[in-house]
Amino acid sequence: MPKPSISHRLAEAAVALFDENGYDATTVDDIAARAGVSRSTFFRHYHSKEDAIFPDHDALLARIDTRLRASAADTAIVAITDAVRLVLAHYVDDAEVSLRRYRLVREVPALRDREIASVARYQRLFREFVGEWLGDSPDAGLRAELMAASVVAAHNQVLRGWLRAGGAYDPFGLLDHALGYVIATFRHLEQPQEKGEQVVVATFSRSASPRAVMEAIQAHLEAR
Amino acid sequence: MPKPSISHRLAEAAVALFDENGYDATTVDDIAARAGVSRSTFFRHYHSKEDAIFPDHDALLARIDTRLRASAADTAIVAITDAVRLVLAHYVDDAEVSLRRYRLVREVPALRDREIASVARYQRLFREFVGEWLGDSPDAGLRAELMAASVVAAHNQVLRGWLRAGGAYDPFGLLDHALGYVIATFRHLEQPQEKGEQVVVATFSRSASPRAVMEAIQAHLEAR
DNA sequence: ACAAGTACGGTACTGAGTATCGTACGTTTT
DNA sequence: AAAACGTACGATACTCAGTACCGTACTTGT
Repeated sequence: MPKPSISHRLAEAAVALFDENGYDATTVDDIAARAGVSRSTFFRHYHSKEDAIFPDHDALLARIDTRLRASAADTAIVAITDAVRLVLAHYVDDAEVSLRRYRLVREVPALRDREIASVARYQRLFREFVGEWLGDSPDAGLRAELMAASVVAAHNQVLRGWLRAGGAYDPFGLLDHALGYVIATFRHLEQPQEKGEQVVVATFSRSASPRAVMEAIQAHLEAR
Repeated sequence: MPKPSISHRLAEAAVALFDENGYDATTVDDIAARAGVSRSTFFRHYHSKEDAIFPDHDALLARIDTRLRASAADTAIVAITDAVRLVLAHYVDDAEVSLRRYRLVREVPALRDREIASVARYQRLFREFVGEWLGDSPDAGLRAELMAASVVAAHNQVLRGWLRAGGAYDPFGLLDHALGYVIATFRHLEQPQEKGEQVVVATFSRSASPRAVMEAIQAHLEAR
């Protein structure tokens, strides 16, 4: 039988022990002992105790980066919504691991912060990509920030729901639906207005005050 | 003279030492020694070494919470954009401290992650507030997530620019501009569509200035 | 066979964070 | 005024994450 790699054995031992005794009560020595290696070896494979639970974020980040650079999408917002599917796919592919990790992350503050920091790196990658795409158009930095944040937020919302439900369904339909919101919101902000007469269709609730209507329109005009 | 509190002396000593020797090279003993107290006392006032730089996030979070609950805004998105001004104001009020902290946070990964986690708590507060506001309307969870993320993203973008510029200008105008994007984007998503909605179709020549457009629309609205 | 690189074990150290003592000081109670 | 009490600080000892370094086996190329 092909004996599993030490990294994999360490990660497995870590998750098992965290499940059994809790995160804080588990020492690195315990993990190394269960994996049958020394403490030194643990730190050679993972830079910290937390790392043993987030083994492949860096690899995924790199994959997303190459996916973005190779993207043939015609708008930046579509490119990053396309890329964020990789993230969800990564969780869904290892559903069991994701769910176990989710239960852990939910109750250990240190791990929660770590997870949030990881997500922030994805968001930063998206932001920089959109920023380069938009160049020095007006409000490029702001729009890049908003697009990246919205895409990540949509993804997180779908992912959290899926995790809370125990991974009981296929979340990609919901992700598409959520990203539909985002794309519809940002696509028209992204590209320079085309030549020719424009038609603007705006709908407001019947009870909207004139002032509210004016503010909404003005914001759009100034953002143009 | 009113001698400063120990907490304040500790925070001051921490920032000073971090500036002089760097974060990692500064031990808690050093901080306590400079503040003229014992190591025990340091940990009695701050739960961790990082905490000495983020002294008042919890207090600000509480203030924002009460501000939200007391909000008289007529839409959720306006309420949270209103609340996020408090965050920016908090940074601007202590500009010197904010700038020094920014330089530190930028180069110490541990502090950066901590900062990101703090921001995530604001975002969570906003998300929960909007979620309650929207109730169980369709896609309430998704829209709450998107609104909160966008408001926080707009704030972060403005704040980062201001910090990078060394706090050289008044950022509230930029914040209003950025939040204008967000409000315009989400206000129409917020309230359930009513029956008998109205459709307005307006066409303008390509060369029409925003001001001319605004005047024409305003005349129509006021005549309604 | 020999050299070199690689992966692991072992040891020792620093420093953050926790637990638990005792003690000094101010406040309340009688 | 004296005793009881709560609070804040200092001191000590401990656990454990993370780093540095050294020695050793085992593999790979020549």
